[in-house]
Amino acid sequence: MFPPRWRFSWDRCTEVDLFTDRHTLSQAISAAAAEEPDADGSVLYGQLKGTVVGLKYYTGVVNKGEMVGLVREPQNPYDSNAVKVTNIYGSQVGHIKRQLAAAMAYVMDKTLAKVEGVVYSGTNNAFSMPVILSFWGKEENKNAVTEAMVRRGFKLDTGGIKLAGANQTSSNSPGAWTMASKKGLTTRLTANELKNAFDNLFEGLMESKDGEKEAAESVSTPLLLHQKQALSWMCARENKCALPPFWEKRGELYYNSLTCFSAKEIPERVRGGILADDMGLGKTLTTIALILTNFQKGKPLPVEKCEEQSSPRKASTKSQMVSKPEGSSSAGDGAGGSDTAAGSLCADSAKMEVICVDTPDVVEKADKSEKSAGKGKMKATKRKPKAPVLLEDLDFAAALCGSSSDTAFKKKKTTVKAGPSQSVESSIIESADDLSARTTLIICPLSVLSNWLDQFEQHVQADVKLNVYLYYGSERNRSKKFLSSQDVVITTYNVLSADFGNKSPLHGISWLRVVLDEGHVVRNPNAQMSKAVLDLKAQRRWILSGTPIQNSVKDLWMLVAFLRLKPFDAREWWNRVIQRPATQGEREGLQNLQTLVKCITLRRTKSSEVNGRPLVCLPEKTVCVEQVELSQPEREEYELARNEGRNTISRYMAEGTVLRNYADVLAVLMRLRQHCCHPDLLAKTSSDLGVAATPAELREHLIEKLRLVLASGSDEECSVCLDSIHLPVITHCAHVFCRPCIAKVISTEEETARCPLCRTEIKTNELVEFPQEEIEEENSANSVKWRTSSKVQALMGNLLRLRCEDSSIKCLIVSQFTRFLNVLETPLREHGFSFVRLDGTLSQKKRAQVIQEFQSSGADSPTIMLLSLKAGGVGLNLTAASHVFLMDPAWNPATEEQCIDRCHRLGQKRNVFVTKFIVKDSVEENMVKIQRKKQDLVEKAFGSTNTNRKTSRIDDIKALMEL
DNA sequence: ACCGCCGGGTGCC
DNA sequence: ACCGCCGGGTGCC
Repeated sequence: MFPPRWRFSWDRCTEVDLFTDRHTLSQAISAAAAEEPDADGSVLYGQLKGTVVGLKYYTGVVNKGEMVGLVREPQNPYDSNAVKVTNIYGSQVGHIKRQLAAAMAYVMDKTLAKVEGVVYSGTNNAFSMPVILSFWGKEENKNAVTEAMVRRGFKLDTGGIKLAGANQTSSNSPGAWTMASKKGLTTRLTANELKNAFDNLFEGLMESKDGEKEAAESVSTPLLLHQKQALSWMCARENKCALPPFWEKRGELYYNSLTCFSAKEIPERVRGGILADDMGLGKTLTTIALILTNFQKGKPLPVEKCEEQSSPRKASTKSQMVSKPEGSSSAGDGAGGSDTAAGSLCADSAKMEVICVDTPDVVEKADKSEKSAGKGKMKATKRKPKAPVLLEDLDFAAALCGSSSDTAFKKKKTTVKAGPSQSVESSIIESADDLSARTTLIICPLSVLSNWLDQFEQHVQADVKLNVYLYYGSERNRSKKFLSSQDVVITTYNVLSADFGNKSPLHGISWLRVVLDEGHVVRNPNAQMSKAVLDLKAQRRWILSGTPIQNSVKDLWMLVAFLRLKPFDAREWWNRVIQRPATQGEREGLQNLQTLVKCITLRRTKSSEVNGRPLVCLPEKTVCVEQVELSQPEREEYELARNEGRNTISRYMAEGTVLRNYADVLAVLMRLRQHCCHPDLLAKTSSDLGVAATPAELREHLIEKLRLVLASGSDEECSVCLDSIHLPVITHCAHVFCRPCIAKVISTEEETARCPLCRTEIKTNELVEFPQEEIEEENSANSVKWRTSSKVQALMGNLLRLRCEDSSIKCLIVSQFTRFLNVLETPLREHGFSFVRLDGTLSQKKRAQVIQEFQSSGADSPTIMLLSLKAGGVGLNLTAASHVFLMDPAWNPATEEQCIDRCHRLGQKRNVFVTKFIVKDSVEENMVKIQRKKQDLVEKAFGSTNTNRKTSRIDDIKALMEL
């Protein structure tokens, strides 16, 4: 039944596919898959004055000018056409009068229109009140809706409704807007202004946030000025009872100036926000400082100190954290069983005894298990029996109860004194916060896991024992008691969403704080991951992100929803009040968006200044392009492939089926790009993807396509989990997913499962995976006889020259093709370079090891890192390198920038040199041109229609293939 | 609801 | 009186 809509979505997905990075793809999918029609493109069909009846039966109240929700109530026993009227918090106000409800039910049930209501008068009436209804929807449904309403005796007014007694209405309401625009009071922004406004949304947010706060003494790294400011801001956001944006106190009531909603209770304050500092400004350090500095009631996190420094903390933490999964079952269970959530001690001093008695038991068990893991001296062995533990707990209790507790060592006297006062205070506090929450949960992409572990080691005083648990790996300890007794639990988005719905311990805990690192990765609200993230229980929530808005306002909703910014965490209110007005260029909407963002975000860029001085002084960065000429035989091969590809694509052009055959177009371009790097990158078998006649042939073709995708090792991500693909499988419609992901999709979709990308029907037994033998066979084939290529020569020339100039220089060699990295290993070895390699296939453990090895300054440390573009995307700290060689251009220049920023960031001491290799007269050159053109295009095409963006894609392909 | 609607009581002026 | 009119009971969907 969907064809028109799904065809449209398919086009949209695939066209994005090629020319922007994968984040955009997933976004396109999310837009296409979203159940409710996109609010952005809605037009106002007209308005109608209706009546809300039955007020006396419900408790929900509304104010003059307040927006109300209209909810179909098909199960109503009196009228299946019933339409319920609710206020912003979802309390029912009444019903729409019967006849009108019947008409509305028709258009609402057919999703021909979305109806929104605003109440301007009669809010104190006892029985009924008027409501202004606005009908919104897609342009193409306008007539159908208007006619359907007229048939039932309701005429949609398109000129704006005269509202008796509504002279000072809120101007954000659709009705008022219509009136205002008629009078010419509101002018819409031009596409360009709008674009600028979005770009600047996160700029200049430093306003009145310039207090400073010193970190707790358990933080060993001195904070830079801007980090102290961030810490101060974050503490304030966690502790202060400031009203959320748009809320104000009016007499006894709390009033939201945007929706005109008011409530007796104080709206749930948003404790947390978005730290959107540029990469490299130390978001991780600031967050660690926050964890240690701002525990309950603004006191530092009480931590145990180790007196003897006999064992290097590094080793102990490392083993504690990383080895946990292996030896954890016994240690974890033991700890889980006895380590009562520490915070509950405060309210109950009898319980405090329990932990004192129990703790040695923990020590014993943990001790045993860790010894058995053979990791030498462990955290638990250092844990002194009884007395220090008692001290810790007393101190902890003291911290909870607000007595001064600046050091981890406290005299018993102090804590005893805290005893009596605590019972009084706790009874007051308890209602507000769950003081037993101790743990901060950090969720991050796999690629930055090790960075977090490193940073905890690096920035926490060596003698402070911080319980950091890495919730990762199949042996992870799923005990809720154990987890909630930690100071910090770190996990990945994938683990979180894998656990979700599967009696996830992470969702059963009330966290003190949840931190989403690289928070912009969660943006598709329909993805399992997003649901998993939204479902977490926490007192305080933070989003860390270098790029909070990547493409549109739409992304912001996820962030707002995570922060529970009432009432915008409900999609309807977000769409009505923020997203639609903003995307349609209403100044008011944009202003509101700006205000909203401003209230919850701290963002500084590398170029921001504090007190007239730049935040950070980064060494200079020089980027140059080195043109590579192909050798005669390479050129001949290239031209051959190009002509072949041109024929294929011209045929599609002529047929007008380019976008339908995108997989093949992609394949052609991929092959050409591979030619530019090295001939061995090309898949070996049949290069012609003709029409498959037999099932065997089809399978062969699919494997071939899969091979292409995998060989790129680059920008492929699974559009279900939005992470890199594990256990890749290809569908008959030639889309690649993780096997577990697509299997889940197939099993959840009732009746017939459809491909998330193109909505073709898919079946489990039709999924094709890459034959295992072939992977091995190819690997061995590659190493048999090695040959060079022009690009390899160009790189080696540079490397050899550099080594002569200064043998301490370290380089990143970046390619999108992991196979190219394979190829490069041979000449590097030949010339005696010491190198490491980092790509998506590396396990977490190995990854951390590789980075540490590369970053170390030892004389025999590796000087070169082979880095796959994708793996180098976010979070990594590779400041040991000062030279970056980008072996092949990426579709999205931002990806390249991100990669360069791995080394051009805080902590870089040398000037950074970036060399981009581009093959002359090739698809690569055209890609660079398009990269540049795309920048302009984005500006011009902002707000343009899908159709002309599609045309520009086709134009791009023409340009790439020089057609 | 200071309405509309229903249905019973009532019936010249 | 198979009506009109009056006034009480009543009331979302």
